[in-house]
Amino acid sequence: MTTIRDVAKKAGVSVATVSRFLNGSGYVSADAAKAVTDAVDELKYELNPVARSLNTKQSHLIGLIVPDITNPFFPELARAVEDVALTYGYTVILCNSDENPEKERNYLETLKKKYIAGFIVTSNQLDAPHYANMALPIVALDRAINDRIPTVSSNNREGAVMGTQALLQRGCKDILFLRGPEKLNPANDRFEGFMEAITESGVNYHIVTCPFHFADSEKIVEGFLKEHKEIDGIFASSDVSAAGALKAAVTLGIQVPAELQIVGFDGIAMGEMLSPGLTTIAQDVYKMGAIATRVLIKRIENQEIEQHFYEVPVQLKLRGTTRSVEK
Amino acid sequence: MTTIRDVAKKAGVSVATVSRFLNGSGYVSADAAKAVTDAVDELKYELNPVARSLNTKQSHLIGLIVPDITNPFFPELARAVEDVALTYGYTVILCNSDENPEKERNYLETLKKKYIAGFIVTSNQLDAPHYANMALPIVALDRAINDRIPTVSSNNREGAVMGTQALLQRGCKDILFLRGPEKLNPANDRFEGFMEAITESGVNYHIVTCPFHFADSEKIVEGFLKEHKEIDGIFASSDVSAAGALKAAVTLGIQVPAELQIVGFDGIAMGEMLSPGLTTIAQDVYKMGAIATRVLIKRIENQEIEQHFYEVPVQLKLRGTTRSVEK
DNA sequence: TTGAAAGCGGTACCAG
DNA sequence: CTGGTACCGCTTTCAA
Repeated sequence: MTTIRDVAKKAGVSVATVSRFLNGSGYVSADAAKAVTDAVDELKYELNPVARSLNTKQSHLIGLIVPDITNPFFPELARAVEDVALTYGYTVILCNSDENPEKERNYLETLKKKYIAGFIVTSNQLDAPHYANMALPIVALDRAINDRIPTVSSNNREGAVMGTQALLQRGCKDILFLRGPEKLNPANDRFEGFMEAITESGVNYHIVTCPFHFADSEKIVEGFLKEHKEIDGIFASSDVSAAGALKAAVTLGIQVPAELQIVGFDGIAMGEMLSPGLTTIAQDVYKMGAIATRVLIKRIENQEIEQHFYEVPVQLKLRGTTRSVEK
Repeated sequence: MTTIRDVAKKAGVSVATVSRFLNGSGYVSADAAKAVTDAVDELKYELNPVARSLNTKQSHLIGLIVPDITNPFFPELARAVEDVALTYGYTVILCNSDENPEKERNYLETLKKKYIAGFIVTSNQLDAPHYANMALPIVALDRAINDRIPTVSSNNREGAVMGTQALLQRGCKDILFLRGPEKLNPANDRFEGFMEAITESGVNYHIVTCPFHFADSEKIVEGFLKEHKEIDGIFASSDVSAAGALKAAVTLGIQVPAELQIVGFDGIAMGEMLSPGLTTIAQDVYKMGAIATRVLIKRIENQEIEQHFYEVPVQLKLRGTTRSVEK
């Protein structure tokens, strides 16, 4: 392994000069620069990031903390983070937290020791002390919140309004809203959006809380539909719940979208595989991840960030679980 | 930050002794040990992994190279790797290669500089020189092979036999096999398994190559079924393709499973969300990841590994796209 | 058993 | 502009 000393010797300058040149810090004469460049080339010298880390107490590592990569929302996020990170020369460490504060803290500690540069976090524990007291740059994703931590999320409220209106415009007169877990910010925003739109319309509605879990949602919806034959529209806070609702409808012999229309939320790939295809409010998860990563890297590199709160627009994706608009 | 020197001072011994004690290397008297332990406790000393890395040229980092974490097969794999790695005190770095040799090589190089301990790789480039010449421990996953790299994969051939027989036992007389990409080892093994079972049965069959991609598969199958109304069973090399086939059948008004039975391969979560639920040969992806990680860590820590090739059993999961067995 | 000291490969201060 | 050198925090050799 060739070291900076080898380069210095070959270039006929001191290691200090080589280091300065390599880092663009301090003055280096044109001659010296040339000599160093040549030496680096000839020796195929590559800087040792570990040695550098030890000095600078910095690394080009980014930690990505998600509840569970297995949850269909996160792979695309991870992909975006990794893509952007790579572009800027950063490497990403994947951490599954299971929303467990202990695990989260453990990761933060462990990685801090490795001089990790910053974290992108999806968690509900963001207000917990282990985040508040972190000296490192953090960007929060999706579920957020703390005035000193930049956040990027979808426009959940507006998306919910759009989804509700989609059902309304297509003639639904009795809508079931599948509300997500009360602890999740996005779920609450979606709930608000729904309430806003439905109240304004004066249309009849019901609200049932559903975890973002397929089989559970299926069971809950099946039970509910048996008791409420009048339901002609379901707006689910997640695609997984929507898929559960669709399956429940099929089981009960209810025609979708003729008798019952369904709209989901998320836009995960599975939606198009269902029959009929799932109409949904699609989030631009990739974009969220990309923005979060760029913001984080700016923070790491002490650049100004334009905003503190980024809201990524969502989009109505019409597929087979809804009819065409009534004229 | 408290360093090993602080501990040494407090314990009244030299840093060398502290280091030896902490690493369990070399001799340390009981007295010294006690003093060090106490000092560590009092000072809440924690070893600096970066400084250690610089010396040992080792880290507790594992690289996980996958084509694309967005592909439904990989999140669970990543989850398993991360879980097991955490258990042994390792941290995992996520790398999306897109099956691009350049990207792969780039990761290998970059991470080698960080003194990464080893890699778990899912790739078709495994025979490329950048792997062959790696001095680091590697474990290959799923698609494999090189006699010096341990491999863990599903029992694809046997799974394909099981899947085919499932169709046969349920009365299928004209089966369409959706073959996966020819470059993929698992796809080839599945193909072999199918051929073995179908040949033995003497039942009529067709083979069509399909990428592991939903929309493409749907289109291909739809076209094929239009021309071949006699098909009464489809065995797909992947669940995604099976989902495409199912959707094509629905579009064409073909009753599943009454007129056409379908079996997929993979066992991804999406399968149960379809209507009817997708019968499939489920791989134990989590187990594969867990085994691969344990094997890798053994290699890293210079322990003996029992085998060089691990085959994880698959399992037939009966759901709605197949009927009950005919008596 | 123990400790002094020489690294590991860079960074950065400070004098020249 | 440049170079000598202390130092980042830990490991390891070698002599005592």
